[in-house]
Amino acid sequence: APALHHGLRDPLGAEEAGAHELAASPPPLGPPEPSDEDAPSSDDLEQFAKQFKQRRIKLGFTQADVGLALGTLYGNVFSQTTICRFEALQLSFKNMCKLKPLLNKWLEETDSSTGSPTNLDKIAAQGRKRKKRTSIEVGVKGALENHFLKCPKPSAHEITSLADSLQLEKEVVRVWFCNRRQKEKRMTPAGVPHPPMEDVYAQADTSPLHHAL
Amino acid sequence: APALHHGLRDPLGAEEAGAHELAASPPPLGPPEPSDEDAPSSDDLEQFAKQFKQRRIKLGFTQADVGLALGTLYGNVFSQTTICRFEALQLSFKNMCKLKPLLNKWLEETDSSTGSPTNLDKIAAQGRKRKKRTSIEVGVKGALENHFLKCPKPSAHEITSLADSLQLEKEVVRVWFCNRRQKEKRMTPAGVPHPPMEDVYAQADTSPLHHAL
DNA sequence: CCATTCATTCATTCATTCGTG
DNA sequence: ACGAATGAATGAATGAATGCT
Repeated sequence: APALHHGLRDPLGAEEAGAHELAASPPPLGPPEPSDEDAPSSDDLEQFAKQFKQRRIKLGFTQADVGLALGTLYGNVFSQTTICRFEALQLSFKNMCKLKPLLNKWLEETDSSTGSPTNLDKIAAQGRKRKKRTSIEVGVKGALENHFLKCPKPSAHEITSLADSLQLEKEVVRVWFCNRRQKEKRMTPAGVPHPPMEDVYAQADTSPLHHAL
Repeated sequence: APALHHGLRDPLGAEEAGAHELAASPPPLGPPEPSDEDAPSSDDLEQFAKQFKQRRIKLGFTQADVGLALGTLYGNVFSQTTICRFEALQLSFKNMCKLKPLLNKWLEETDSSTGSPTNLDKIAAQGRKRKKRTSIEVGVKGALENHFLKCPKPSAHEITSLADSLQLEKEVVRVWFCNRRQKEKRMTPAGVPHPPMEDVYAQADTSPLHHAL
């Protein structure tokens, strides 16, 4: 097994961007920084993600399979969740850029080698006690969402009072806001539905007439 | 060897925080969200489903045929099961809305073109080992159902002890509860017998779900 | 063949870890 | 403390296998 460099969370893009506008930030296009790695555009990523999904399915792998395979191949395991997010563009731009090469490599490698059933080394689960996942009711969720729109970054004090009024733990509310903020920063922002994606399989559209509805 | 399963599951609906009230939630009508897609009402769906079934039968297709045809036409294959569910309104509201356009399109297309026998490309369903389907006895089923009424969302601990007392695998019990909960969320909820074929009298919405905390 | 049940895979939500200011 | 990366647990979509008419 190749020496897996531990640096998974490496500081990839050291670039700064003043505008925290919102998701889908385009690649640094100002100064032509000759990066050693490619710097894909948003469109590139979208393209790749789509294609990746297609091929993965054709090859007969699940998202979980891929995540595991990345582990055995390069030392970085990923969960089904992450692969799912990648395919759906639900990661930050930077994060997408980081994962793309890995997935691309897997794709090529797997594509060429016909059916090499990999082993699955099971990683010993760790043992920290995890807080039981709290379920937030729809009504309460709505209230939170509402508050978020007014103030996406409440102070500790505001959080406390909000938590109190909603009968939730303060910590839960705090984390909720964290997650909500992250959601806003993805390539595919919150609330915005995906464009009416065309089928991936469909090759030539044979039928002459459609476009109805 | 990996298995090749179903077609694609595209991230179609990135819906908004709509009230997941329970079966038969009406289309979003308040928010000024300019929906690019149509938003059918529950009645629309019911109407369409009924009509669809009739026409399908008249055209001489089985549910399985339709599911397959959707694959060759648009790239998304569906099983007989899904078509069956659609016709019986046994899907979530959201899911119904997603499938309707597809089925509608198929209907129109098939209706107009006189008999174009389509080919069927059979995808070799490979076998990832699937757990042998366990059969749950009626008595045991009753017990589970009973528990569900009291507590539709048991904790892991409760599941374990329940499984133990019923001589079932824990996993089986867990999945049973998952499925049972889903059943409750369909357009045609559990326990409600099939609505009489012809008449419709305004029925007050008997609140189906209530959490006791 | 259609309907229902057990089971799997994909999608989303709550939660944790880690680097950095 | 905070945001970014990431995942376990859970919900939603969907099917194979099995029952029924």
